[in-house]
Amino acid sequence: MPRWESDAQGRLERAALELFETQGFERTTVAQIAGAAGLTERSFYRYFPDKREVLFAGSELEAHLVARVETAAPDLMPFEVLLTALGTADEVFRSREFLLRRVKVIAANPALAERDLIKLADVAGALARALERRGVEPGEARFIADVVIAIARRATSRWLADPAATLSELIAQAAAELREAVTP
Amino acid sequence: MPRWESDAQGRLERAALELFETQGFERTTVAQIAGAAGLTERSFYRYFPDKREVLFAGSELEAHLVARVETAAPDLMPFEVLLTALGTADEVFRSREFLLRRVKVIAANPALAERDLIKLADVAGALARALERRGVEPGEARFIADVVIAIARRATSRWLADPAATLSELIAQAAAELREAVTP
DNA sequence: TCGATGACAACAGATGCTGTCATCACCGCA
DNA sequence: TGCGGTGATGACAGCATCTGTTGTCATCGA
Repeated sequence: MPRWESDAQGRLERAALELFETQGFERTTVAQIAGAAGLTERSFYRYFPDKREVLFAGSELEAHLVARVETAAPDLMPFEVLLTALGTADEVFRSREFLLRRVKVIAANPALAERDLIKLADVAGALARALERRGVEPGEARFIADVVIAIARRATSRWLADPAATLSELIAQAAAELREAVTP
Repeated sequence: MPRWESDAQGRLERAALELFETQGFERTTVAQIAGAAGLTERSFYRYFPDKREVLFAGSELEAHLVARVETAAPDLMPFEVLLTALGTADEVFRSREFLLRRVKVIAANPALAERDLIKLADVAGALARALERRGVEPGEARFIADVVIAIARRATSRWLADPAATLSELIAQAAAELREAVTP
């Protein structure tokens, strides 16, 4: 394989997204992805632990959010800490076009939707541990993190459909919606 | 299979739980489960679409909750509807001993944890659709359902650790905790 | 009694994923 | 210029999951 080509991982990710879009996830084999990227099937598994992960490896969202939590003002309430961290999440997103293609592919396949869910749950777990380091009790930390992830889903869903709004606006809007809903 | 024997599906479920406990999920093959239940590997797949599902097939939780939502008083707020439905969820749970064994097996394996998450997400989706039938806008319905599922996780986690408390008490407690957390 | 139905076994095959070893390009260094 | 080390890759073998298909047997209803 020529060395002047860009890195193998990026080629695999692009080839996989392309193939998943045209053929569907299940109908494309790992050998096809690897072949389109100029590698062998075995080499694919050197870059990604399994076939699904090729769509999820690039994100640095978790590290970004955790860093924001760790540098948040000490007197902030846990919920507010996560909310303000979330408001800056668009800093690590790739282009909206890429996100939309990815979302469509994921939504079209149950196995990928599963992986997406567990990735979000991983983020929730990391956020919960970050809260624990601020002194929040573990059970409550996980609870608040789960709720904030729900807010994130609500906000990003609107964000993908409405390019005009900023993510932090939509986060605040979802939080207000939640307060409204839970108030008797 | 003789009629006086218990059904094949139940035998497969029990054999699988047993084997997963002693050998771990990955190290037990479908052929082993089927063999322990007196069936062939091929027959296993007539009862369950895949190996993981043998641990998740029995639950009628979703149908129970949806039924509760559909018979709820029309003037209740969406959040309250789901909360009161959740409070009756213990009516469809099996024995605590069975639940604990199951939880341990699931927690010990990432693939099973994934499936557990997606099952909860399925419940959230069903609850959201039930809310839509009451006139709630789809995006908000899903949002509220996700939040209520977070409440459910918080409550059941406490419930498994504390046999004394009732589930509906713990649900109300988690809801109060949420109101407290989101109030500025 | 006969035909339909359903449960099951048996077999073949595609695919995901892993372990192992050989190979080759490149690197620093003498 | 040549040498050895290192890391990436290819080649190959193998196991397990899951699917499609077919044949057999028991059961059930007309």
